[in-house]
Amino acid sequence: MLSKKTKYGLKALVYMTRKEDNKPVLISEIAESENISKKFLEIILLQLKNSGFLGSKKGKGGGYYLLKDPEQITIAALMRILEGPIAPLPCVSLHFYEKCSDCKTEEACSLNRVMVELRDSMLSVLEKKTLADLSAEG
Amino acid sequence: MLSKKTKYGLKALVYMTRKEDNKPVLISEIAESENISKKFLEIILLQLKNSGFLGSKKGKGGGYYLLKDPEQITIAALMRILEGPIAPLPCVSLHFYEKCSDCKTEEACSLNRVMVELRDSMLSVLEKKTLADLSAEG
DNA sequence: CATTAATCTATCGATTTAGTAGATTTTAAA
DNA sequence: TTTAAAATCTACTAAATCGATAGATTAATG
Repeated sequence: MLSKKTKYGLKALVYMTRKEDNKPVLISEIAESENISKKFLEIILLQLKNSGFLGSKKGKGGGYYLLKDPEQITIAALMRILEGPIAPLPCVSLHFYEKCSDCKTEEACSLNRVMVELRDSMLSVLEKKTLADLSAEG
Repeated sequence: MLSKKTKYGLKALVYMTRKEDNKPVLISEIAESENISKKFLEIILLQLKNSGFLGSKKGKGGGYYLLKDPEQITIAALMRILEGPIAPLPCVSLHFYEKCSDCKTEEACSLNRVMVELRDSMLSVLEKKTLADLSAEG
């Protein structure tokens, strides 16, 4: 299950993408429209800014705006920022690899092969779909 | 990411499956062999028993044993017991469906369609693979 | 009856999650 | 140059979850 943080982050980005021009959007406007706690959304958008997806402007007329083309932003990339690893186990993660302490070797691990398969099937969707796909009318 | 509970549970079941006969296996034997905290494993196996996957026998010669054919036990079924929902959002879950409070309708939810696709791609692996697949030598 | 091994009860510390409160800084506009 | 708007920063908090531990109880075997 995705955390609310990820869910809210994705929804906020879709909201911003659907705005015709690329002018700064108010946190409070997104929060109200998408039923998200404003303070929680602050944290989320700040994180997306620090990861290079969003820019911001303070003061009157300020807000957050997309820095990249929505078609260039995959759901996978966003999930790695907001949710962390996509892989079901650390030992099959491409971006957050860690050895499992309870396994002698990865070849000997009974779960490894199936989890690689699961990871790849998830990535086949998440690396293909972009913010532009989410924002397209259904 | 799967919890350690799920990981340990799956590994324990693989261990039991690989035992030639279907005699009761000691918790402590599994715990030692798989590097799992014995007390934590107790909780996990008890849960698998209460869900109908395992039987148990107390006293000398006791332990846990499989109640079903490993080929009949899908990873998906085990994950639903140990981990909970497989779906990335409650509103796309087949077994644990819940309406999202922040969405007016599911059709209007920008995430719904992609998350259905993600769920189905995960299930295509998890419903196909069984305990027998995990237990087969690699 | 003694031993073995599952089962039950009761915690526990650490971390994560989701959210709140309030002060500060930056910027645009009056 | 002041004022108001809006992001940013600091600092909490309550609740849930995770992983693990300690010890008592019950059931089965020999």
